[in-house]
Amino acid sequence: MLKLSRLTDYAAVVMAQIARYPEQAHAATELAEAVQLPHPTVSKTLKMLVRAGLLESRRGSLGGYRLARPATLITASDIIGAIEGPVAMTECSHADGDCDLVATCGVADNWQRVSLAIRTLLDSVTLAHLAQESPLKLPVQLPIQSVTLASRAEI
Amino acid sequence: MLKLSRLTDYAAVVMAQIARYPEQAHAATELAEAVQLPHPTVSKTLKMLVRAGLLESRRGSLGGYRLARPATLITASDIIGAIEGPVAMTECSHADGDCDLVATCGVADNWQRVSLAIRTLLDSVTLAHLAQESPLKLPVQLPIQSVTLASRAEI
DNA sequence: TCTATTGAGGACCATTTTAGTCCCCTATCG
DNA sequence: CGATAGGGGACTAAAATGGTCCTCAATAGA
Ligand code: SF4
Ligand code: SF4
Repeated sequence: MLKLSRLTDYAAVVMAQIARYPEQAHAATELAEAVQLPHPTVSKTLKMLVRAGLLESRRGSLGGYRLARPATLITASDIIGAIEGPVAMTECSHADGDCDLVATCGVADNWQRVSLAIRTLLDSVTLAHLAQESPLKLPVQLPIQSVTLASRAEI
Repeated sequence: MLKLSRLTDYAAVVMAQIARYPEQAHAATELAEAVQLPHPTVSKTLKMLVRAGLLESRRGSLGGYRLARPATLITASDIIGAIEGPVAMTECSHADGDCDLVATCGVADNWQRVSLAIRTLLDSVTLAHLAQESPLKLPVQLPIQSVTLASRAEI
């Protein structure tokens, strides 16, 4: 399905929630309630987001979480990367990807391009976009510039 | 990581292999050898691809697999869909998606759009593209048309 | 200073998904 | 007929995922 993990989804939801009131600090408990998710789980994702540098935290009373930078500078890639690691469709399309087949499978190169395209797409979607309530605005619109295949006939 | 399952990757590799010699039938054993993967595994993915209507099979001696339609008409989405089900980033972005949070999480709508964008992107990549040996051709190029945010300042 | 609050870190377990194997049946060709 | 393919599906092992919990550290304010 090429699906986000559930935690990643939670992360996005929580980030969006914070993004809607960027000024104030949000306690984990408060967020968990707002989003209707169990507190420990929310807490876990928050910690991950902090470690990835997307959130800043403050302990103690009056503490909580807030965005590390403006919502317009946080991308979907960032959020996904924070939870599941850098976006990459295949083993071979990220840094320490080591697939035995690189030599024989003729598709590595092209998958990497597709992967890159998706990454770019996700880079262009910011938290501000995601958090936006107003639904009907077609945030991301293709067309993707189509490909010119040299020898389509031959294949 | 937003990664393809390994089987999906295999499927792509195998499909590409077939696509390079579309005329002849390919036995599972032959393919397994060409791709350097265990036979049972390859066989499994082949069966899935048949069930999804991307390959046609013929039993008996001289049997084997061949493409059900030209490589230019088989998309990456098709292949992914055949193995892991339809492309959808979040629970809510495919048909029988039932997520309890739809009401409270303010991001469902926007994720669905992103999901759609990716699906469209993958629809535009054909097996012919993937199978192509020649590497350096930037098969898919963004730009994606960027978004106009109504009230960026306010967020 | 003391205490209540709130996050950090990490161990831990249950469940699900994924990957891979195997066996037995059916179709086709010669 | 018999040799060569694929079809279906059960089954297992291993890994990823989701979720919980407990203890420690920082901060604010009485
Ligand atoms: S594309 Fe080829 S090399 Fe890259 S991961 Fe898949 S099989 Fe390995
Ligand atoms: S986006 Fe909102 S509704 Fe869609 S799956 Fe994630 S949480 Fe559920």
